[in-house]
Amino acid sequence: MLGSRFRRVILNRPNLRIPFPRQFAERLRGTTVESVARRGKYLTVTLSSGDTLVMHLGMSGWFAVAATGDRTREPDPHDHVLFIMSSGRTIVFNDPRRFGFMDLAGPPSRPKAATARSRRSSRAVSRAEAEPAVDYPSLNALGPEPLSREFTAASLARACRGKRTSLKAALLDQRVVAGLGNIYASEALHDAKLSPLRQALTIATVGGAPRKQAQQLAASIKKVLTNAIRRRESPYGSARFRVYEREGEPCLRQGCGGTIRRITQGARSTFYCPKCQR
DNA sequence: ACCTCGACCTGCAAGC
DNA sequence: TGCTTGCAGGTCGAGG
Repeated sequence: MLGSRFRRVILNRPNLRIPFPRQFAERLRGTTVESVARRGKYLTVTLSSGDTLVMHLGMSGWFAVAATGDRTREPDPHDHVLFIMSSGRTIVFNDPRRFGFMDLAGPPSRPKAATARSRRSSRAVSRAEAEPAVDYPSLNALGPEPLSREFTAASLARACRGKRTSLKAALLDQRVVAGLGNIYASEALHDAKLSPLRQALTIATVGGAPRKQAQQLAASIKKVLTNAIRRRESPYGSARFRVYEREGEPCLRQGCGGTIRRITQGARSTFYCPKCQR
């Protein structure tokens, strides 16, 4: 998509999880893609018009890329959106459970003046791509990227300060850390030997340095995500996890001998080992 | 302001 | 065999 134009946009239905914005196809058509990025679980595509296409895969959404007119790919009833690009390729958004969405954000009303703070942090990530300016509430609320230098034991501890919810619920809160979902929240807590039932504030900073639990948890989040990306893990493939979906099976931690339990927290299932996770 | 919970959606598995 | 029911996931808004 990068550098090419939307020649045609086909919507096979009026909505995904939410309705498409007004004039969605019309606003995309003819614009050139200037950048493609990810923030948390959101995908952002900045356009020459100043608009930003904001997309989310939900849980079952994915993209297929094919040469335009290629008949090799069988049309599927869950092909909801087609982007026909000037590059000669068609990008198909397929989402059986329709939990994904697409939306458009206009350009920021006022161009963001670089504050002292943002100048400092942008230097800290100078090797990363500059984040495209977009004003979109769900994006504005996101916490730090877990694999960035902004996400540290200190930032995690700060985000947990005063939080009376469970540690598991805190990890799913995208304001604490962006992009962690239900599976890897369980996995990270197991790796860090921390109980999902513990109150989030118990790992927070009180006065000085972050507690060792925050240090461990931040490291485990980075480790678990880095491994998942490297191994291209997905719950739809053959991936097996250390605790997720392993209720009743033995804990895989060396010498632990505990049994994985499944509990419900905030209407979502959590898997953990009651023996080694404290 | 914080927190919990249900709605959204559909494929699949379990139970009758 | 064929039906119903429940569950999974991420986000958001209603209500406590």
